Amino acid sequence: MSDSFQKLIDLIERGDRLPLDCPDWGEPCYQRLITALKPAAAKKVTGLGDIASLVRHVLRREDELKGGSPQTLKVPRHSPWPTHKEIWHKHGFDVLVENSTNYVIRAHSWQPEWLDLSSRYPPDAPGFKAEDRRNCHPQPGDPFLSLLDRQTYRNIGQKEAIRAVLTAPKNATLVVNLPTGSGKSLVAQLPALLASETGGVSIVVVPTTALALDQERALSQWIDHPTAYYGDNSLEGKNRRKSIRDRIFSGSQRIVFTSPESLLDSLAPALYKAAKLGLLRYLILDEAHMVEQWGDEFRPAFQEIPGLRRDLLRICSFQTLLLTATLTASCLETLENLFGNPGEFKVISAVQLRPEPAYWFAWCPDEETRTQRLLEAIAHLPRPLIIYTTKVEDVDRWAQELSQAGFKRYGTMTGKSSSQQRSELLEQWRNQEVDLVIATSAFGLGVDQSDVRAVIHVCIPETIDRFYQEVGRGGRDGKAAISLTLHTTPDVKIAESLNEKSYITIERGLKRWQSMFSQKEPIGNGRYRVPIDIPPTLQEKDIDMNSDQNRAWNIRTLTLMSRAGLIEMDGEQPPKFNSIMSEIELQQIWDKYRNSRIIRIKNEYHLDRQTWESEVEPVRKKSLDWGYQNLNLMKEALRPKRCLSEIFAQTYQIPPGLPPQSRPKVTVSKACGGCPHCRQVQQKPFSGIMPYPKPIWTEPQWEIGPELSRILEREKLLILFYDAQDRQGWKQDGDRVLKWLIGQGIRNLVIPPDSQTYFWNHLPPNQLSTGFIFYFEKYEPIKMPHIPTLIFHRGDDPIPETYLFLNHSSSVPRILMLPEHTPDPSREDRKLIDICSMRYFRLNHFRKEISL
DNA sequence: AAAGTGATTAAGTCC
Repeated sequence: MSDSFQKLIDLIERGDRLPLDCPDWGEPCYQRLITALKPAAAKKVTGLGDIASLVRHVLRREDELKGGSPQTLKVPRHSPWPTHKEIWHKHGFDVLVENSTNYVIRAHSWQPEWLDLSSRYPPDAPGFKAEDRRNCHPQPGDPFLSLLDRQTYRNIGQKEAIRAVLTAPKNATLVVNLPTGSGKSLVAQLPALLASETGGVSIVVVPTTALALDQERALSQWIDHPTAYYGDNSLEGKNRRKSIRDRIFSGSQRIVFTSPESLLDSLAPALYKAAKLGLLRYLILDEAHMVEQWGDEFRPAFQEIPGLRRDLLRICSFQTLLLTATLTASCLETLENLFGNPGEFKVISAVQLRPEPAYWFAWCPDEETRTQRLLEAIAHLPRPLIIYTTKVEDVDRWAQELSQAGFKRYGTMTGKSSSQQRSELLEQWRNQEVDLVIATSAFGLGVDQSDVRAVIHVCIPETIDRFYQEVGRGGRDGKAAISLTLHTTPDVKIAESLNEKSYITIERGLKRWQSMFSQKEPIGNGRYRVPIDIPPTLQEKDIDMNSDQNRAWNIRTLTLMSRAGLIEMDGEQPPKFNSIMSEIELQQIWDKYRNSRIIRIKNEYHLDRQTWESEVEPVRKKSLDWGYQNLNLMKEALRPKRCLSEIFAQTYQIPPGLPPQSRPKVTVSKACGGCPHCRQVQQKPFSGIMPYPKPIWTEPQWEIGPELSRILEREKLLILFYDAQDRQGWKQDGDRVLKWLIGQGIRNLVIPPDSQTYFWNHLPPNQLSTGFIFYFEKYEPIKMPHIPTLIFHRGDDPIPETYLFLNHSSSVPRILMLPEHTPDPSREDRKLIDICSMRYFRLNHFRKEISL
């Protein structure tokens, strides 16, 4: 590293032309500086501020790594370098020597007097040093990972999550709550691929088309048909959608990524056909917290998925997976209400707070001060850096400020940006042509630049959740980062008004419900079809209401009622069409389908005002309170009297489920990379490396076939002795017995690693669709999952004595396969088979016993 | 006072 540093500064000091081909020096900041100095090669122009900041990054990083006296550097005084030494001063450099052609400069740490205790803890130091703060131990993999060319799991959370998915009961809903960067997409992809080896489809609902395209790209290596289903209205788009729909019910579409809107509209007919053919495998919601976050008022389709799911489950069994990295108690409650039945509802979580960011907050008396401080911070902090604001117009304002101050290597993103602008920005961001991004919360989903070193808020986010998520865009590589918030008093008002949910009152809600219910059509089994495109009253203002908005309010009314237990959202099959219908008829039939919802009444007093007061109002109030709390925690964070990790833990900790459900609580492993409170009490910001949190998951479901149950009787351990010398005999009996055992419910194989391939190759691939097999578990009785297990021992090592106590230590059947010559562990001179008091068979006898 | 998506339809079962 120092070598390449030397090489870089030699190049600069000699004033050489920088090489066109940048060698890979292992340091992203070198690369950035070089690209910035050759603006012709990049699409972005470079400002003097950019250059000074990047030089600062290079020198400060070296200083922090060396920890000794600061590095000096001789830089040219001519273009593209800064000609005035004030620029260097502004960026935290001392100019030690100046002559007609050069400056000799040295960077000092940043210690603004407007950040408390910054002289003791220079805020820029950890980001430049970028020390490792996260600890992800790869875990030994299961053989089916080879389906996606992998050998290991990225961490224990990913491994446990995939296993939990594969052992979860039919029709269950599993919430997978893993920290960012744990590799959640594999948790969706792998089970989906395993389950479609012999046909069948999994649906992955993503919030944006950009994400669908990302996922399609990630899987394109393994799946040779299109997988992103989205509403691009070109002819090509239409054809692609049609071909996906066709493949879905012919069984050859393995996985499809789509938006909730498409799922409910054009994809629904294909899904019903697939369901009738038993082809649905998984329904997966990626970024499942969006169901609450956006589904509540912004995109109601998110909350209509459960109705569709409920109806599809009547036709075909499949599992539902809800993947998220930011699960709050309120969010889980919503999900449980929506997906909690039918089928079991389980949660696997391994949550830890991010140890990477150090938090700094500064209240600014006025906008001018804030501008000054922002520019000062940008001049001193490491790259890449993100600036978040709340309002779209502020993004443009800050962009101008930056530009005037000599920073040109920035990009912007808001909800107003076109998709072309977005992808252009993302490309420049990835290619290090842009060091700074100024954005609203539109910048986030699907952006996973991993080495972001600083996140600055020039606003007050309206929830602590938003704040934490946006800060979390920094340090995804597990290395230290800085979060700086520059807030003013007017920001509070903005946050408050954004936070205020436009929640329907019970007066309006009841009116809407009465109006919808008055036009109900019973469709049997206590279910009704109600129209959602009718106004609540015949008053003029209601009739004139924009119809999309009106529909959205009606849906919100139904959602609220469902949460209060008055009704249950359901679904129905899309209408069938036939060829004699006219275009107009088709349209009318489809419109009616899309403008109705199916509900089932759960509380017969659903039309009474009193019921609304006692059942709906508390739910409504709880939801509003939750919003206030979420904002109050944000306000508290601005001037914290306790460690910030406490505040975040309060946001993400989830109490256990109430008695009827046995859902365990979600605990949050705390970590603090430095915050005002910790600095105040001189708590070392962060030291050491966080262990990955222990995943929590509820017991897997297993079932043993009747024949194996018969043989086991009440025993939990069965020993099968095989002749290790007799290869032929193994070929005759071993494979078959193994397959039979898997057919009888054995789901975990403990096998020496070097026999893996043999076993993997000898198992019928279609076993995978009926059940699931783990391999090569290390034998650790406590950690071993509670599922029926086969332990194969080769006999070249002594048998761990613990094997023989399995009978007493487990409620789960275990089969132990041992060589016939295995000695009695307590007396070497005799064979175990001769004194075995446990239930045992020789392999060939066993085969006869089960009449194979 | 922020955030995003979206056009539907068929018929069919073996040595």
